[in-house]
Amino acid sequence: MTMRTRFAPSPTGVLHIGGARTALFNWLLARRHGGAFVLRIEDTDTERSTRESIDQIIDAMSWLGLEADEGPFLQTDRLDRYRTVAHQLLDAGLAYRCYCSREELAAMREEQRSRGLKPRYDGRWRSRTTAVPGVDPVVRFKNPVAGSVRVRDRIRGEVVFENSELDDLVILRSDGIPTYNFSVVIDDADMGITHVVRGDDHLNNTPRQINIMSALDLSPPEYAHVPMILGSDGSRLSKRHGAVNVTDYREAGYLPEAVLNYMVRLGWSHGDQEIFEVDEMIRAFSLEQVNESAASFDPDKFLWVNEQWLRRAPNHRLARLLASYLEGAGVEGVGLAGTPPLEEIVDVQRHRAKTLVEMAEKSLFIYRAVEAYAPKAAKQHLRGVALPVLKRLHERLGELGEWTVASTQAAVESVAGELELKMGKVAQPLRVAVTGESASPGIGQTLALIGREKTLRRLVRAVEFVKARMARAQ
RNA sequence: GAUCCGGUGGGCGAAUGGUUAAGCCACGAGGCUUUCAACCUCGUAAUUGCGGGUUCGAAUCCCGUCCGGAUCCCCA
Repeated sequence: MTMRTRFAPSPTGVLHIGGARTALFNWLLARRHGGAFVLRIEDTDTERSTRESIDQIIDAMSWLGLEADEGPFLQTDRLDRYRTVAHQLLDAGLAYRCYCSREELAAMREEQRSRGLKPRYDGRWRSRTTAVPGVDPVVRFKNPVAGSVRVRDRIRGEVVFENSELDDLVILRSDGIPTYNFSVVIDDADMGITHVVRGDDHLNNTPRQINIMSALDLSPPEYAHVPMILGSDGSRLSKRHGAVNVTDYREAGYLPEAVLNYMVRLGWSHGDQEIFEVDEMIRAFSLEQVNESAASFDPDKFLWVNEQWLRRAPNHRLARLLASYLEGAGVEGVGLAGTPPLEEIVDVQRHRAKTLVEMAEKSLFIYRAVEAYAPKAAKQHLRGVALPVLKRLHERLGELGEWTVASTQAAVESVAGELELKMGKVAQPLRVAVTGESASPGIGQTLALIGREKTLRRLVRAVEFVKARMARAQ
């Protein structure tokens, strides 16, 4: 039997790191075993589900490259099917109508809780058949009252639940919409899902689902409950912990392969390997190696992983991406005449940034005239002693034949030699003059990227700046 | 509260019951250097939550305990 896995998010928000990892594990398994990966949208919570969320989830998955082989299927398109099955159960005496009001149920729970018991429906409509006029009943599943349910989990091993701990859960709401535990069973069966891989917050639901399956004469799929992802403080990962949505990372300049790489290592490992190509993940991934304990999300390591992938990405691809991040930062005319080819920028910046956003920020000096020198940098390097240096640099660079990394670098070195100064005393004032900052790529690279005209113009301006400053000091 | 799951340096995590508990991130020091990075070298950091038991030998098996999380809804 070919493996069929699924990802079944509820469209009540955007794709979260935890959900994306679940999707990844499922996708990996299907790829590994030549099976199919199904996307199913669990939108039976009509109050909170939105079309916008569905679109965002699909968009994020597609960015990550987690394309579904089948779907997306929407549960709200299958309502008739759930009702049909619910009626089969009703007819077979395996489910019943319950006319309790919400207030009545709340009171029941309150009473049980006050007695230190686990709040459960007490089955008061289990054997009653008289309808209550004017009340739309819910349909409840008749859960077995005795015995136990064994969940065979590929990650946790065998977990046993006593039926006496379970109650008769609602499978169809009074408006005829099924609840999660019911629709999930029918869909997994109808869609031929062989492996259910999901967060371990679902482990406690599994015995209920298995009981429904038994009533329907279905055999359960393989289960694998993956550990949750926690924030740095040990609580469940949430917005409080900063960016947690997949799209946040796209915006922050992460590469999709880095996101996949970081996610796959959260709860799973393969010896001491840290970096995985997608193909390597597919070959190496197995449920048996998935950890049982929850993992904390570590933004620092994620950043490092992205840096690793920035190094591996082909130049032309990074160039194309960098262009859009530069435009996002408000730069106009990216890649046009008068600006260096993007691939040259990528060449010098790819080892100097951990994200594309950072790469764009560090490249702004190429496009923008220096509006204001960084105060500390100016104070330290644009001083009176720098005046002759800057003037000489302007002369020497101005008479340069060709303007390249090597020629500009050599010119700067020759000025240093001529003035009997260390490179630091020459390159730093120059760097601040042309970039406004005390840090930039190698001085030759910096000048080559800026270009002759802009360099000379900025040098003139720096000379003026130093003069004005000296005048003020007197 | 009940039930279920988990617990190895600050984080991710490795380790058939068998040396001195891998590796990576972060952190610190040094090197390289025109700056910032990158890179190279070295280093700090763990009575494997705690207590007991089994065993020649326990991170690993058993019991207890503590802590954390999940579920208990006409949410998923």
